[in-house]
Amino acid sequence: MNDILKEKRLKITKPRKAIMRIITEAKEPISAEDIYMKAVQFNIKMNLSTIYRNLEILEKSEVINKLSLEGEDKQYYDLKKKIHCHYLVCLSCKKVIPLLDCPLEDYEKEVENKTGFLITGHNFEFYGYCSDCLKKIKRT
Amino acid sequence: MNDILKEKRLKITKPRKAIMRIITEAKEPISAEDIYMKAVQFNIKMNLSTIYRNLEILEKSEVINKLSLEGEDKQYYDLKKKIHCHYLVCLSCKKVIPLLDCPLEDYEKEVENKTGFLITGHNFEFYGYCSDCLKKIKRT
DNA sequence: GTTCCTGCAAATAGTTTGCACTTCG
DNA sequence: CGAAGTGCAAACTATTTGCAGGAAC
Repeated sequence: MNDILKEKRLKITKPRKAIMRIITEAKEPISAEDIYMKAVQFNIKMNLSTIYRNLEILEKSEVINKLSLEGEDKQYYDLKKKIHCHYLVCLSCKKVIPLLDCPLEDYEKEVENKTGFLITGHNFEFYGYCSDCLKKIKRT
Repeated sequence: MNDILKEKRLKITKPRKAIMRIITEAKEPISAEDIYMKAVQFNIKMNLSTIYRNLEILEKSEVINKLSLEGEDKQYYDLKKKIHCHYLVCLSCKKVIPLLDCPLEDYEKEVENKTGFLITGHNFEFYGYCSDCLKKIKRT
C-alpha cells in the first residue's frame, strides 16, 4: 500500500494511508462519506475535505476511479484494478455486485474506427433488483 | 407533446409544456440548469424548483430518463425514446455524440440468467476526446 | 371547487477553497 | 528547512422541501 504512494511520489501521511486502506479493503465502490465513517471506526478522525482532496489526487495519479452510479447524486470511488469489470446495482438495497467480464472491448474499437473519437474509457453498469429484494417484493 | 402529458394525466401548464418542448428539441441530454436557461431564451421564466419537480414527475411517468454522465456531478435528462442508444462524451469540449446501436442486449440476458438479478436498465457511455479536440491538442 | 401545480425562501447534501498551522522526507 | 498535506470554517453547486397562493379541469 505504501509502495503505491511512494511510486506516485505522494507523502505517506496517516489520513492518506487510512483512505488507501479503506478503498483497498472495500468490496464495492464507496463514497467520500463512507470513507469518513469507516475511518471513524478505525479511530481515525479526519476532515472530509482531506478525503476529497486525497480522492482527487489519487484519481489524478490513476490509483483510483471516480464513478457516477445510476440513481445516485454523489460520486463513488474504487481502486483501479488490473481486472477491469462492471457492476450490477440494486435499486432497492443499493447493493453493488461485480461482474467478471466486460463485453465492450471489441465494440469500443469498432466505434473508434467508425467515428474518429479517441475513447479513453467507459462507464457502464446494469441496474435493477437483486434476487433477495425480488423475493421481498413478491412477499408483500 | 400535450398528448403525452394527457396520457400520463398530468396537468398541462405553461412551465411543464416548456420543459417538455426543451427536452424534446434538445439533441443531447441536458441538465436542470440548461432547461432554465433555454426557457429564459423563450421568455419563459420559471423557478428551478419547478423544473426539478417536473423532471422528477416526468421520470416517474417514464417520459424521460435521468442520466449520470462521467465526470459530471449533476444529473442530465433526455427523452425516453423508442430508439435506445448510447453516447460518446468528449471530456474536453463536453460534446455528446449519440451512437446508433446498443451492444448490451444479449449480454444483459446472459447476466440475468447467471445471477438471478432482474435487470431493468443500464447506464453506459464511452468517454474520451472527439476528433475536433484531438486536432486542437495536437496543434499545441 | 378541488386537486394539482407554482413561486419563493429556506434547508439540505455533496463538494471545493482559502488560510494558517503541521508533518514528512 | 521546504514542500506537501491537514483541519477548520466558509463558500459554493445541485437539489429538495414547506408553505401559501394560483391555475387547470
